[in-house]
Amino acid sequence: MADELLAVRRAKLEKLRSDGIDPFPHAFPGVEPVAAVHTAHAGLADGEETTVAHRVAGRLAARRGQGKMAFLDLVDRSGRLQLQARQDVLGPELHERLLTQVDLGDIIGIDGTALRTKRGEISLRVDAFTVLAKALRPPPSKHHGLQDVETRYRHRELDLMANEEARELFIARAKTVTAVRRALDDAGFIEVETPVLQPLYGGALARPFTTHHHALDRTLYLRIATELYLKRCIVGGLERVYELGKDFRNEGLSTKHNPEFTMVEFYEAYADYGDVADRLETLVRSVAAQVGSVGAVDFEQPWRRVTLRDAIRDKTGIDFTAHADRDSLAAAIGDRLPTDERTWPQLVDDLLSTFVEPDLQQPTFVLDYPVQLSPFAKAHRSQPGLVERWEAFCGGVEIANAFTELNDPDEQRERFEAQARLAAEGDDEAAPYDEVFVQSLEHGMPPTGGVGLGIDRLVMALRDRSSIREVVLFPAMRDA
RNA sequence: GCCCCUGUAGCUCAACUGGCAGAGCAGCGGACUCUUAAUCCGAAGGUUCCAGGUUCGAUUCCUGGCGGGGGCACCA
Repeated sequence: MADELLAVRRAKLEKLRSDGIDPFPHAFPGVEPVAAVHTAHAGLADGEETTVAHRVAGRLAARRGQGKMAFLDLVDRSGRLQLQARQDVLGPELHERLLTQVDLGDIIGIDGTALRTKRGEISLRVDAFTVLAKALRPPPSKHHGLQDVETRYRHRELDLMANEEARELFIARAKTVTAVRRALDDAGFIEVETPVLQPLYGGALARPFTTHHHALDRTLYLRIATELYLKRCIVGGLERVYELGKDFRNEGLSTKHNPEFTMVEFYEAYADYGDVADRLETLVRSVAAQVGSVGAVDFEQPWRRVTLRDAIRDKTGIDFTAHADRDSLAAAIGDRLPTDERTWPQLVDDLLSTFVEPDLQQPTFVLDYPVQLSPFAKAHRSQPGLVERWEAFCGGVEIANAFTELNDPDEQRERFEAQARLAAEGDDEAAPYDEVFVQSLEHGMPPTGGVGLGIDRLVMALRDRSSIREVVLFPAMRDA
């Protein structure tokens, strides 16, 4: 069956060749987007014809009529345009070729003349056509689109081809990236590029991907964050830097996690975590305004700010600062959560993710976290045991994380040593000791606020998608 | 790692309690000079994900495997 469909298309390919036509020519210069044809002739009356010539190109998406006049739909990146093929214009041979040798899914170029049909649709009368690429496989269903989720993820080109909303989503994603860059550029940040292949990974708590450099004969890690290199740029005096790119974490897949994902981190000298909260709020509001937001999340309203302590206390009645040791906190939690073999900071995190996070639908900053899970954040100026850190949530998902950055090299050393103890106990997400980074702090890093914003999750919020796989062009999959 | 759901024609989907595996679109042959999910006529198109099992008989029930979706666990 499939073989028959392919054989029919191959036979047409050979027929084109035997007629002296190259089914894969090298270029087709002078093409206009089809949207330009629509706008140029918006004022035409029904049935009115012009002598205005246009050259367009795209994929043949539909065909109606097989007789001496047929209508075809051409789709390009700007939209859809109806073509009117007339035997009295093309002549019998070319008309026949357009209707029989050219298949749905083929890429074709059209030289035509604008008109509005009697039924009122802006169209292009076909004066000449050029096969630009013969499609040897059939396109997805023209009016059901492509529904199969697995095929949409494994063969995104078919999703893009068949589903308008898929194209819209990835265009919106591109606009999001552009808007983020513009907002940071306009605020005086410079974009830098730091190593993806790192001798030592750091800046987050996660398992890395490991690889090997043959010439240097050494292990390298794909970065889990850009944080430490960006802080070294701050030490060097660049003062406002950002990097937007992929991070890699060797952990489980979920609707919120892809092993490679896009993050923008920005660092601002002489700012603290309150300043960068304002900056993120302004930045995301600006991005949402430029890209548009279709979901229930309202980025316009001032974002709510609540301390982690109050957020958990409001939902559970538990004040974790009043239960400063593991057993006391576990007793307060009782049977609401499993507490065996959970450490104190893990229990705090469990309370957040179970009782608080799902309700954080509108944009919210949750402030002031326990020090144990934040080895790069500066101690809180007034709350012992806490650090100046916030996470931003919307749609029940964390989208950003920020600190007043730790710039005391001696304390940073102690934090690394604490992480090393965790690693010795078997924690494979503990941060490795990075002496080069500590020494850079010993040269003096100004007080600095830093933010990491997940681009994938921001796009999920802007386009109301519940799975990260919907907003990543080619998500990680098992072998088929 | 665990739990639930799921896999049928190129695409979108049917098939009741186990009883000959079907439709629309696409494709193929034919008609058609204003269609737009074009219409009409005709003929085709299947390893029902894979391997076993139960049964006279399995798309259907059972076991295992593979893929996918969701959830739990894990998670800057």
